[in-house]
Amino acid sequence: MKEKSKAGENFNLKKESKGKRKKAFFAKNAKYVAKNILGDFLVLKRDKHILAGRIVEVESYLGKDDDASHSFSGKKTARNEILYQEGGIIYVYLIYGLYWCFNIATSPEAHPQAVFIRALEPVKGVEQMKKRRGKKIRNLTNGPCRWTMAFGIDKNFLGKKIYSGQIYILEKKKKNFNITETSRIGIDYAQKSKNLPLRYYIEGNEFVSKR
DNA sequence: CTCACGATTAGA
DNA sequence: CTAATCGTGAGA
Repeated sequence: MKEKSKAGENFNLKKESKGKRKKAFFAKNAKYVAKNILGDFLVLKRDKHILAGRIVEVESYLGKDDDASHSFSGKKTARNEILYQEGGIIYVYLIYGLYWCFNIATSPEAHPQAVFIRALEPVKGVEQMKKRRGKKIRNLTNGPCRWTMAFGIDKNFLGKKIYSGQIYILEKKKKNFNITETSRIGIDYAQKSKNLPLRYYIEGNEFVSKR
């Protein structure tokens, strides 16, 4: 099924969604949360503007048994300790000294799993996103650190709740798409888990990140 | 204290 | 293909 782009302003978020994802949803395991937020809308309110994107590509990180995870083998540091808190807490970190990666901690407390949001399809606030990135729509949000740039995500979001008034996820009513599963990107150092099918994306969607 | 390096991107 | 750029974390 070929996905039609909804990028632009002719989009009614409330009409398209069932409502906010609540705290309890994020207490599920990372695979479940990752698959189920595909097609949902990530909404951010800032400076009286609403930015929103449809979640089209995600990865799950499974914690203690996953050598690609920051919390592999129970490793706990100042940076990642937030993963050990209850599900629904936002985990952002700086990569290559340049970009911010955005994750949502999932699972009950002490179970340090996470969902990594890799790409969005812009649906609201496109002009604001362009202001931040100065690119054509096609390249605004089609990568893990591209969409965080477009949305202005940085360390200020570390530890915030994903079911808050400022940033939240709206559940998509009808999920009429196929999900493709592949191995995760950029984790070849993880000998044990690099080939696990923990990356999920909406089949045919043009905003899925490129290799 | 030192220092290697990364769940990436943009550009040649 | 490589440079960019810096907080983090492991080790001395």
